[in-house]
Amino acid sequence: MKKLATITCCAPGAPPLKPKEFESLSARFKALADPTRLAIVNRLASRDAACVCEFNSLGLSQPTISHHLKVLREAGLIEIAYRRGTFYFYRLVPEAVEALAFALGGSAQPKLVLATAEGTVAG
Amino acid sequence: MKKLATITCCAPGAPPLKPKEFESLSARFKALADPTRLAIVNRLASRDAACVCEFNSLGLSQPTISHHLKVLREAGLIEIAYRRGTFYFYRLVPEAVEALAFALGGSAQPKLVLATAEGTVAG
DNA sequence: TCCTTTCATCGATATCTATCAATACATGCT
DNA sequence: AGCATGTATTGATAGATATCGATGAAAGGA
Repeated sequence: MKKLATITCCAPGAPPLKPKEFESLSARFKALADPTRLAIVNRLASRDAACVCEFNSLGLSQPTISHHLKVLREAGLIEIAYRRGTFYFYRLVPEAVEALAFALGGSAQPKLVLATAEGTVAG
Repeated sequence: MKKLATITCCAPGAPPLKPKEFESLSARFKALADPTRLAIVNRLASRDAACVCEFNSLGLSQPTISHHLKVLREAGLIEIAYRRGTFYFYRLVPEAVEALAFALGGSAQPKLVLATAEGTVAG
């Protein structure tokens, strides 16, 4: 299991961080600093997994969507869940989102663990 | 007093948002998508208020610091606390940080958090 | 084998952004 | 008034990024 950095940064009382931590944190916030990528993440948040083809409805070209998926993937926020034929299905990486929430002072511990490993249907 | 949007966006189970909400949310994440600005916020997080002159130690020119302060100010994350002579003192806007943490699925509860955690430097 | 479909990558480009030097503004002091 | 200092604003520029069209890669079907 991959250990996600759990550093606080921006909430009152946060301890001073090092330059390298600002770099890595800002890189992950950068992934969320785009409306299209937020829309993708938001859509993945309400499903178990979503096909890339679903994002056509965002009104952007296919290469552009692919680019944004890559940015989110490299930030660790999403990942490829599985493939069915030529269809790619992406899913959210909840721990990565939690880590960012924590950096902003969100709840220190995952209080309602809404699922074990996989298969959270987010009712 | 502007009402801060308390919308969830990116955590599992988040409801679908509207285009305009992605715009405003991404704009605020954009303010945190820079290592220098994170360093500024981080420094303000451990103090009541900090003089602009303190940020000289970040190794950037004065106009550049001023620019980043403006970006953070326009994002509502910081504000001018007071002025003493020609010295400007900025402070964090905790509610704005909380709103972003909430958007990422952080605890919806208000801010008595940092009471239990000991070792908060803050002083 | 050839074609179709889905998605990723490449190349080009217009826009945005971080940065600095120069300048303007504001405040306090003499 | 005149000067010195701390910040903000302006203008310029190099680098980053969002976007698209064209192309490539992978999988399945005729």
